[in-house]
Amino acid sequence: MDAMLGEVALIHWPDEAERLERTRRRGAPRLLLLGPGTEAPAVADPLEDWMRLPAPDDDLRARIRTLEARASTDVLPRVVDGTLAHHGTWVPLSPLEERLAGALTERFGAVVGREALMRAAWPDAPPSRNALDVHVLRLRRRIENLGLEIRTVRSRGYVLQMGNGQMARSQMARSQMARSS
Amino acid sequence: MDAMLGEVALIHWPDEAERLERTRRRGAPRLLLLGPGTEAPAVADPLEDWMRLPAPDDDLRARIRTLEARASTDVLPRVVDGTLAHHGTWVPLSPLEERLAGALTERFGAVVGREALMRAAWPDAPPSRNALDVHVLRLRRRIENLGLEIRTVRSRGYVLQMGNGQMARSQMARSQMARSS
DNA sequence: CCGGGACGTTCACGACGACGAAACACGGTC
DNA sequence: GACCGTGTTTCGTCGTCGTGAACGTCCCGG
Repeated sequence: MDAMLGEVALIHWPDEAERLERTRRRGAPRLLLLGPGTEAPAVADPLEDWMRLPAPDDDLRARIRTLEARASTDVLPRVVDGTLAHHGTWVPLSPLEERLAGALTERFGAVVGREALMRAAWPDAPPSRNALDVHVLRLRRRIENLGLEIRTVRSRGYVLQMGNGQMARSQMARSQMARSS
Repeated sequence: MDAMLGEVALIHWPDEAERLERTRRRGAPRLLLLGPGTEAPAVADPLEDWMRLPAPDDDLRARIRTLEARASTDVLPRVVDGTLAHHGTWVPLSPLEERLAGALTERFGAVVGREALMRAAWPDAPPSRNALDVHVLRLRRRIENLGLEIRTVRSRGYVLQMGNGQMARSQMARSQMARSS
């Protein structure tokens, strides 16, 4: 299924509007193909591009290659079946860690408040304050082999992001968008 | 002067190769304009795009707007959720630093008066005069890793701007003259 | 030309709170 | 019984923020 994530979807616009929506939600790269007379869309997402038809084959391939390149350095970590998968490998998660990691991956690159993490980890009956710290610590140690890290924002929360040196530009843009929303 | 940072550079390719290099180094958004018969470049940077000439004016404008939108969430520093984000990375801020940085980023590149900063940092009950200086110092040290700097305008206030590593050439020359005199 | 004052920079310190980390205890499972 | 998942206690470390003081620099009046 990961093969699909890196594959560029070619979408006729505006005919396939619904398919575009689904592709966006999946976070997959996509190239919009515009018929003559169609207005060019303005979207900031680095994984989306457009091209007016007819166009030279080479140009089309160049845009597809660019989107593929962005997507390949830009795979988001995902929580699947008690595991955290990222960059072609994965680590097992305990049930509680799964809830924590889920809350963090949903807002990848953005600050997730302590209370939000508390609610995610313990929907009812939150334990002592320190329990969260301990589980964040254990989660940290698990995911560092995936090239991920959890950074602290003191008195606010935590941020899940790429480890040192492997941050992709498009991710930064997206996480900043997420943070502002 | 700093208005240039968010502005999309229009670069004829491959005629203006050198200018392209400079623009890339600055991290500024750029749109390559290809003459007919030129091969389309494949670059993953979300702040770079290309277009084959001749092209409809609307299409050109659409691509420029997209680059501007990406640049605005990427090139200008922003205070979000207890962090200062800039150029793809970020640093945590203490609550007080967040208020200071907020006042400075709102007027990025312009002088912000001491009183304005005082009011931003301490809405009620301003502490000793020196407190502001100390916090500006600490903020300076934090943001230098982001390629940002706070410059002093004596008896007026402070200016938040790009650091020396990523300035336009004209700006660098100017600040070096100021320092050596 | 010199002295003094205003202003800015930097360091060191103290108090407090948030966070990190180790160690331990307990229950459930294979 | 060994192991894992989870929560708690305890203690150390580090961030935060105000203050005082030393030092440097600029400018102004004598």
